[in-house]
Amino acid sequence: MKPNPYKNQLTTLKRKGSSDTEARIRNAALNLFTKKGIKGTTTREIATKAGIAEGTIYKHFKSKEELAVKLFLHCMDAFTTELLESIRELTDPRDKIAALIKSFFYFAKREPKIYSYIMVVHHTELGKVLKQIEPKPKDVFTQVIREGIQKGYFRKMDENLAAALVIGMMTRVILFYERGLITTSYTELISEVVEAAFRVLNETKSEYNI
Amino acid sequence: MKPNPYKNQLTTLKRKGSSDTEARIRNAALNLFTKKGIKGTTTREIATKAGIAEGTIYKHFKSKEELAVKLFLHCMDAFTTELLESIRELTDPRDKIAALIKSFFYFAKREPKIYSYIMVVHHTELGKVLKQIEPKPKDVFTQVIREGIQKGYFRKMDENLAAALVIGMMTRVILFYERGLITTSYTELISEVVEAAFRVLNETKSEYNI
Amino acid sequence: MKPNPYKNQLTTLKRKGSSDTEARIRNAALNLFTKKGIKGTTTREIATKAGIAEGTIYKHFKSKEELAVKLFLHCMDAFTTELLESIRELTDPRDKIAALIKSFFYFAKREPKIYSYIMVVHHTELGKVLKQIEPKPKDVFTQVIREGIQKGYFRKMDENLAAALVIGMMTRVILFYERGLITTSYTELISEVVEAAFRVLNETKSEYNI
Amino acid sequence: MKPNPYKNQLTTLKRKGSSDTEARIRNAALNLFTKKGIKGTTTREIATKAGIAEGTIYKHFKSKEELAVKLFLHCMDAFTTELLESIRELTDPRDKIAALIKSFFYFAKREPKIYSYIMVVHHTELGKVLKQIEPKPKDVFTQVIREGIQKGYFRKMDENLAAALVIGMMTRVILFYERGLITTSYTELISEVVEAAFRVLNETKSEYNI
DNA sequence: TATGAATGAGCATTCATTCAT
DNA sequence: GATGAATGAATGCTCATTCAT
Repeated sequence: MKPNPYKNQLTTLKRKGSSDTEARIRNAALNLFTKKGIKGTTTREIATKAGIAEGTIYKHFKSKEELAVKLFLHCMDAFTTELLESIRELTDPRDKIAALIKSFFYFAKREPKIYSYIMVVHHTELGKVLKQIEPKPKDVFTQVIREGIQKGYFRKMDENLAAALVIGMMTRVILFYERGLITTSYTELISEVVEAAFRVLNETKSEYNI
Repeated sequence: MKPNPYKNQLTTLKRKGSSDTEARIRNAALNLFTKKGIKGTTTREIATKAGIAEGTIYKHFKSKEELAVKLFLHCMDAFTTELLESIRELTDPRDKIAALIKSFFYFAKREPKIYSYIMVVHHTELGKVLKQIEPKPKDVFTQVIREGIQKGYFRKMDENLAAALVIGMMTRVILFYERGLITTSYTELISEVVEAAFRVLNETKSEYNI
Repeated sequence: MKPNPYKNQLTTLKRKGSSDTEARIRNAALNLFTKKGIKGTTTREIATKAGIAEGTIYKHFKSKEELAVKLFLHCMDAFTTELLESIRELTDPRDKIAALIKSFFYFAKREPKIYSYIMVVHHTELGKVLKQIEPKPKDVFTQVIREGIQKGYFRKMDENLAAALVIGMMTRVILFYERGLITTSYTELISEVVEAAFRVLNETKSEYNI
Repeated sequence: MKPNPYKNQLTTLKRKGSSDTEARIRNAALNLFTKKGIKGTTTREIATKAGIAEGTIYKHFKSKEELAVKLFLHCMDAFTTELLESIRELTDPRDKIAALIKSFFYFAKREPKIYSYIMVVHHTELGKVLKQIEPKPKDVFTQVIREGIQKGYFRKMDENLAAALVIGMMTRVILFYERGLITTSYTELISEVVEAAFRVLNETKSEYNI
């Protein structure tokens, strides 16, 4: 077994008690799945990239699909946890929304593979496991928006619709940024999206200063 | 060969001069690709669904990939054309934006498979052909937004960023709607998104009445 | 595809309407299954021996197991049919028993692979399909023995037990013969087993002359 | 390591000096081999059933095949020994035959796994080791029959043929009995087979009373 | 002696593609 | 153009075996 090149990279994916090998498999899979899709990635490739034997994958995961699913749950959990963490000490829903957006962008920047994998799975038949996950990032946004509406900070509207609007803006902006369609700096981008979010949510435009 | 069940359904996909068989293949492929992904669909399934022999596919397309690509180009073309058509007789950029959004939603509703296929391909390695397409839906939005900024109707901002915001809102709302996460009526949804778009684009909130 | 070396050998296994290829697969499988067992035979070996590509097997059989099962049903059918044929024009149960024994031995000699495959499957988990087959060789013997008892030619005893005794003698003698443990001529062997069978079945020893 | 569930069951398989672990492996293997065949049983299953680690098997046996072979030799030895023991104090070949048949049936009843494993191996490529074993059950029968012929108790015939006839009857009757095709009591069955054997062997029918 | 993670050759099966008819 | 049997490389997965602890 070659030295693990991921050893210091992605501790997020390494559960306590799980072996080094399992983390290597996860990371290799994550890299390949985001690059070539789940169906487009072979177990052989995963093993090679992880520096292990093909059979070893099956000592840790029942099947390629289980690997993909567990990886997805892991990624979702990491993402959701980070979002929740970002608003833990905040009370004002407006502060929370701003924090969530920043956190969302930061996560996409810091863990591009994880973020990317989550986006990819959404458009896959694996997407069905989504329904079993609770809470998901979407729920965090929905909850905060509902709270903001109740407290009178945001205008009255369907909170799921509102969440869709905000999440849509973020994901699309990040996608455009990644594809080089937007040259604005990442920091500036975040400000713009926060501004846009408040324009969409507030009773009147931008009454809340970021 | 069984009677073509798509004969009267999807003329959008039937080019002049192309045979009935080719249209059957396209439609079968479209249905399966959106349901199971491109990699997840076998040529055998396509042939069965199209009511033809497996080998016949290769009389019309060089490979499964070519089929997927041509189908994608077709879908993109149909989408872009419809968007362009919706603003052909309009002059005010604000009218155009409103029309584009409506058109976007209507297309997604009327041609869910085509719309869905376009969304799916984005998150696929096939997504690379995107760059060769000109113009794409995104370009239509960008162009109109640029025009609106130049004419002073929209606030100054990067037009690609603005397009990302608007497109993101639309696609995410449609996704939520399709997954049953939003129960608002489709018509109401369109109004909401138009309203949100103007909130994001206008100098001040909703000064433009839909 | 190489010329089929079995073309003129085993028409028993070639069903009308089934392709030459299918017969080649059947024959290759039969040879290998009897030699190395079902589990011990790989699809690659079957394909090689049949002079076809590995994938071709799956155009004719859903799986290796289906191949093994269908082959077994075929073999059983051929065997049973031949036994039934041998007594078609006979009426005296004693003649029938003698004819069945001869036919049993002749079949084992003329179609050693088929005979062998049937014997092998009996001691396999595939043996469960045995119960679904009707009638099997055993049933032919049981039926004739029952008839002989009813008509007073054979002594009163459980007909299944009697069939077990007769069949056991035949199969074991053939096994010993094949392994070179018995040097007696095949013809002589048949006489001996017929004699033995009547000793077992008759009221008194050998009252019936063969 | 879990408590050995076989500890008090099958001392036959536990050689002096061999560890408890080895006995556990033997017994687990015996159970699985008879149920699923040798090829059909994995070392992992054996280890699990034996309550040990997979690697431990290789501390006691060089390979799965060696395990199967040694197990077979063991089983054959146990069987042959028991047969020989049953005739140790007898002198009349007719008594010996009767005793052997009873012993054969009793063994099959008392040690069904061992008996079954011996039968299974016969139809396996492992069957080649049979030739190296001396003496085997068959030899015991052959020897006694030869003796009986020489002493004038049995009619003149090839002693191997005669052994095949007797052994065939026994094995087939046991097989039918195990599969529920014969409902006669086991004791009655033995009597019947002894009777049949003497009919086959004696100069004239049943002159020897059991 | 016992462990169990790791191995990697080998397996049954799939599937995009070809081609003689 | 259309067929569909045949192809064979590639895939996900298995499993007997090894070895550091």
